[in-house]
Amino acid sequence: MARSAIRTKHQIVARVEAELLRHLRLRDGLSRVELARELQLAPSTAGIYVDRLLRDRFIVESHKAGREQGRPPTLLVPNPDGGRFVGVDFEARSILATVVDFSQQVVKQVRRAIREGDSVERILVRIEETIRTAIEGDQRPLLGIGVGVPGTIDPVEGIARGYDFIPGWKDVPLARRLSDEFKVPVYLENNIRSMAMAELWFGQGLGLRNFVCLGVRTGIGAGIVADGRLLRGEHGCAGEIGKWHVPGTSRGDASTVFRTLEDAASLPAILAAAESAMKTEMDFAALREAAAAGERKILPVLERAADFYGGAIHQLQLIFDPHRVILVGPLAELGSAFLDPLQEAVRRRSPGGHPEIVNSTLGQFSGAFGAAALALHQWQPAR
Amino acid sequence: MARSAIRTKHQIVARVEAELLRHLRLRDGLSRVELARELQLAPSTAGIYVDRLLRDRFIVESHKAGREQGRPPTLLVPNPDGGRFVGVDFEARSILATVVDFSQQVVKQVRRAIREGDSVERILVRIEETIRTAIEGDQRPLLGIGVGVPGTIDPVEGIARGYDFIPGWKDVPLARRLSDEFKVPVYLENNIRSMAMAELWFGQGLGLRNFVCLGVRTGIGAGIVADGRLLRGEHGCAGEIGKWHVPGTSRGDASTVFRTLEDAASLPAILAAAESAMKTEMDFAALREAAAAGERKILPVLERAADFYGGAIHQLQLIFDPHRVILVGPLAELGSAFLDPLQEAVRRRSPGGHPEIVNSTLGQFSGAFGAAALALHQWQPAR
DNA sequence: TTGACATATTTCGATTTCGAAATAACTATC
DNA sequence: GATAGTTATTTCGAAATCGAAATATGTCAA
Repeated sequence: MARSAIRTKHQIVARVEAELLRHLRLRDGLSRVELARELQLAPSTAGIYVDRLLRDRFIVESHKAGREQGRPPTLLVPNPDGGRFVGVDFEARSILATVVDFSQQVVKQVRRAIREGDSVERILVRIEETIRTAIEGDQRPLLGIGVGVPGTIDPVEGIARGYDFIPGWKDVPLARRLSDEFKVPVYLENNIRSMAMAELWFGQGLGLRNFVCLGVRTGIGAGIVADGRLLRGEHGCAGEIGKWHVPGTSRGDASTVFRTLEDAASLPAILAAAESAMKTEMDFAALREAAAAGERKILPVLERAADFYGGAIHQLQLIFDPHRVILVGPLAELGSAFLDPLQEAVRRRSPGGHPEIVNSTLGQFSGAFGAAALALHQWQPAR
Repeated sequence: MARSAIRTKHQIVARVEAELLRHLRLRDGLSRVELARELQLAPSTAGIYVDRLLRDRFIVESHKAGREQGRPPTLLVPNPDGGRFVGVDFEARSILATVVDFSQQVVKQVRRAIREGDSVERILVRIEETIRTAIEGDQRPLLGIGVGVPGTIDPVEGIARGYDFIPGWKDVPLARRLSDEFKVPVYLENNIRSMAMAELWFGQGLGLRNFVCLGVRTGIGAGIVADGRLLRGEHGCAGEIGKWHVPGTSRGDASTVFRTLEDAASLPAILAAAESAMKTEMDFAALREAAAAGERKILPVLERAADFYGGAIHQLQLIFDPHRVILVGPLAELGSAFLDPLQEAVRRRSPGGHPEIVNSTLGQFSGAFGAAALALHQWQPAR
């Protein structure tokens, strides 16, 4: 999200139009008067904007909403045929893509695997294939692409700076590559942060001004929304709590090497612990089944992991004072099997009360959805 | 800082006037054209605002600045006789107040002690006395009061919610009490955050968009500026890192009670450690002298404390990705005696690089100054 | 001294936005 | 059905802001 320097009147108009569309999508239809209230405009001014967007067919009038009293408002919604956006979310093992129409309805979802050992170039080709598959067979114009990228990024230059779990992934000019290929604007965001955006706009963060998204997959990261804004940090590295040090024995020389949260409790670490507890090979599906079945030997594994996250959440609570903590990623799919011990671990540390802790309900495509929404919300009508 | 819903044209004009004054104070004089650039206005519009403020004598034209080429700009500065603001900063042991004039120059500084055991009412009276002493003997009108309050606050209601180190300090309606007494608007802010504001506007945070102020006195807190904005949190409790758990033995039952950063390394804890190392009574002045003299037995005490803060800064770095960490409070007055081991402790944890760590240079009154600036910047000309 | 440049500021008609009042569209009640 | 009450939307003159051009005020070099 570039720190846009609003300058000319035309740019201001375009920015207000984009904001207006954003609010329509967020609230699933608003009247002119409601728009005026939300955008801090006079009703007459909102009317002018609406008329212009209606004329250009970016929005359409929907049904009239019922009211107890008074003239019923005419609800306005984005025109689904205005165009499409693609959101992509990938990390070390998989690529997820989703297509949404101009009114933010999901049109299609696609998934591809990344094999261990795939080269950076190979991964880039796979991403391009995934996008092509996602957009084929629909005539509506493609207007933008959003990508949730693992690791650190430079959102202004559109470069993926680095990610530990893909060998050779460093300074990849991802935005330029995709915009050259598909001829549309491409926006990058860290993938934990794009999940946080999805939560902010459609999920458990709806209407909240302060929450933390705790994301666990191959790596561990936090997407932080403070005062309604997503934190990025000076170099786009905010939220890298996977590298937080945790108590416990370290790998290697004890005097200088610290054990990190990712060492202790990332998804691979939990699966490894589960394997040694169950004495059999475990993938995530097996872990989920074992947890759902209430398998005895799995519970201590989850409790031990939950304790690490409990410490992290306690610290996040003190530093940010969030209203809510949202768990996203596979662990959220374990339901109360993981959430209960997690809440217990936080409670043990915070006798004076703690933020709500909830599982995300958006599912695996939340990062892709957030990335698509990012592109959507950045988009402006040409003027 | 109330989340102001800008509504009427009059309010917008007043808000722009306040912003204009803020920029003049921040930059110590700007021309009409520079103001237009900074406030995203057309030069002609900036001229209209300037003319109005000149007419009302809130600003005055200063000398013409030199230029290599072109017509030299006429610099504008706030009129020092526009009025005065008081900033107060207090915690468990002392009250500091500073008076600044309309151009943000410090006019007077006052300090009072709080005795251990003073009641809440007694402390409030002492604060009122301090303000009265600060403002006496100056005819210019008092326009506002800012207060840096220890612990948690409700900035909207103007109530101090609670602070561990003053017995009985809970839900104190401080803003109303002072505004009834002095008949001016009163703004509250947590005192670590008012120090962070002082750093942001006048100190080591000038021009930075992401930094953390690490404040150590009786308690320990962090003032966090992310994306140029001060974080407050959902309940105004952001930055309470003094309650972060640190490794080490705990007080009481080891299974449920955790040791906190404040237990381990607040100023009283450091003084206690110094006393047992030096086998003599130590106050902060004695500690500073011992450190300045390079006293052998003191160094391990500082190193041990620095190690705790090193861990905290490492975590802050990962979660916020700040450009800089600013140490404020007494420990900053120890110079390199504390800063060196602190930097070493952070370096040991962050092989991949870490933010700059610097001592504040604003001195003991920085919290009071920040609070005064808060009131100043909130102030708007009546329309 | 004069003219070429450069930058600051003002002028002034055009555009945008506002604010208050008028009008529209609905429900409930007589 | 009329009518009152209520909220949505539009109308229209006033205020704010813009943008481009004109004007002001300095430096520098011939």
